[in-house]
Amino acid sequence: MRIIFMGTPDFAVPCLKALVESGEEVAGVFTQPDKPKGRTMQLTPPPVKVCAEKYGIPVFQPRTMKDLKPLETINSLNAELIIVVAYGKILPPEILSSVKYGCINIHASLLPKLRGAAPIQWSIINGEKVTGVTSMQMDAGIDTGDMLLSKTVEIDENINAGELHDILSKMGAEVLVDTIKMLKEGKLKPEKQDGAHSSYAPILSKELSPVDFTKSASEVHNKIRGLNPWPVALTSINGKNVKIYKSRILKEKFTGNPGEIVDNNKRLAVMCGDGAAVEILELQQEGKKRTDAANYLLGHKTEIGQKLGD
RNA sequence: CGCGGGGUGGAGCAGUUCGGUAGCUCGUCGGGCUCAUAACCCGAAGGUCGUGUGGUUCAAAUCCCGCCCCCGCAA
Repeated sequence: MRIIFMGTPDFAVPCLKALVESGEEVAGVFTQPDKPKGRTMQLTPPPVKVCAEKYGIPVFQPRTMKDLKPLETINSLNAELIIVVAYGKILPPEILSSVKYGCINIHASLLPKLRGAAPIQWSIINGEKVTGVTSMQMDAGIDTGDMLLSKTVEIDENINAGELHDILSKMGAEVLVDTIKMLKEGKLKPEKQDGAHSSYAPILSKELSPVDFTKSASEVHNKIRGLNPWPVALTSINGKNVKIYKSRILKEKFTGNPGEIVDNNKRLAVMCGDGAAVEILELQQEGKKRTDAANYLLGHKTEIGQKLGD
């Protein structure tokens, strides 16, 4: 089948690969324009572009989909289906209906839960036990289209967003291949989403980073792993900003107020709001390298009862 | 020229303001204690203090200049 692929970040790459390697004809790839990245602000192509070029597929990077140009490009590519995976732009109705089979989207949640830009991270932050990947027939709303296929996975209590991302990314490719197969066989049974059970997973920002230790230990822990690898949970020790990369919930009992250090003997434990403590396993002080807590404690003086985040 | 922190024995840090015998917590090695130990005690090794055969000085980890590398913020 002749297909146009739209996607941008790492998450979409396995899907593009799967399309090519399952023998579909990818006529063109739409992806976001190159953007400056990192400390040096170097112009970097999105991962999907890099992958597409490796296969020799024509790449298009329109700044907007709202004018006529992208539609003309799509028409000229003469495709039957558009696959959209984490493209990062809203498609106008003219594009949604521009090809025979319309647009099919791969979304990293079990719809109608967690519609939006950051479903993986929010599934962890919200403390969900399961999540998955869903394919759907796109309509004008954000992730509101009829569901086609889905696949489920359990969320380990210590997995972080980056790790879950990799799992769902591969799973997305599987769901995509299956969906296309069933489309060809005419076996797809679109299912309406139950809007009453929907939730929204907005794009993350650094404003989410500060950790609130008055929340429960599991909320704190979920936030820490949900925000890793970006934007990373943040607190402060001795007036220095400290990122928290990894943590775990301790079952032992400690006494102390929320935010206070309750153990600094070879490990760093902090009291949370529900009387349980969280151990900080991996952290990074501003200007310093990322390190494990035991190492950090060797060179930084801390005291039991000292408060974090002030 | 976006702002800022940092490069000190194997690890994480102090010392740099007010130049003058390199320190702390760990690790390593040896010994001791102990039923035993990642616990405790005693002892030891290990550093041209990122780099420039740079400048100032009687004397530089410390002050000045160049270069390399790491990191935080912003974007």
